[in-house]
Amino acid sequence: MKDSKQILSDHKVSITNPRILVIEALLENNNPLTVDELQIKLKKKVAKSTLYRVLNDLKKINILNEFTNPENATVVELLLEDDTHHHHLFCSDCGEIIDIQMGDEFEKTLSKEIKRIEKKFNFSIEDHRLELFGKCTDLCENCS
Amino acid sequence: MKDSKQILSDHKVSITNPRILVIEALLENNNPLTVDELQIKLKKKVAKSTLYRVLNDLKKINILNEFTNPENATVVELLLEDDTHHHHLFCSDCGEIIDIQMGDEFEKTLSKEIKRIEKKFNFSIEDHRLELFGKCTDLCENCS
DNA sequence: GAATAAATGAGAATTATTCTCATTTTTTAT
DNA sequence: ATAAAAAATGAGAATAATTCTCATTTATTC
Repeated sequence: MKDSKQILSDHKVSITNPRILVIEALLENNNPLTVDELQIKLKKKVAKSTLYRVLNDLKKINILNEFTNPENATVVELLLEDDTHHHHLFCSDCGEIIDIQMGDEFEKTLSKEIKRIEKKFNFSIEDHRLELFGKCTDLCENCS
Repeated sequence: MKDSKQILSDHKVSITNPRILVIEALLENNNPLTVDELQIKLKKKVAKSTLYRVLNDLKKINILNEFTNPENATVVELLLEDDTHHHHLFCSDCGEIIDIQMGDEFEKTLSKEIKRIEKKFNFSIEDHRLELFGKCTDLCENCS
């Protein structure tokens, strides 16, 4: 597992316990977590106000990706240099969020379309996000 | 423009002034609105609690699409039967949100990928969402 | 290791959303 | 068209998520 202290020092920010704990909690999970889930994992170890502040700190140094799940709850995941471009799959039964990678053909077709959209709307497009919604048909840990 | 009363009666819900006003405000704009923007448009005409309640009512009859902008503010748009499948383009300068349609080739390639993902993760995927982020290079009404 | 700068914890403040309930509006049945 | 019943509304209270404040603690610098 990556070293949380190294990550912080690489980004030239102070190495503090709350920051280490938050990063480690996020590294432990391979998939994104809601702020709630993160809060529970860190229960009693990091104050609520500190958790939010640390999340904002990580956003500032661009190693945190923040988005919302279909219920509009905030979800976060670490995004480190060597992480590859990916998208998200949401289960409406258990709430699980899974990182997915789309094939090259898809990303290539998307790039073409993005160029067309840029011209059409006179936009400069910098980023994109694809979300897939469904139900996991396995009996996952959370599904009853 | 579509008739808000007709829309309500088609969905077998009471025809009330607040509902008419909310639907008309959404119909007036071709693009999605944040709840804030909607509140301002309806200022003094619909109580805040009623606005939220009406939005939930419209969600229940499946004619309202709700999502969040990059700042995690709630955004809504009417989704009527004859509206076509589309995605969203966000401007980080002025906050504008634009409905976009992707070409057939893109949606076809995406369908193929979705089938692959369904098998790989044993999921049944019911819906998807694509969001593009960038800056409008035109001088739009909102951009300075 | 001392001085300085930065971060933390606890709770108050703020914001977005939902809830409560007395009143008003809409629908239903005549 | 009207009365009774059902549903929706408005105002503000309640709740939940997030940010802010500030005295104390922890990290960094020299």
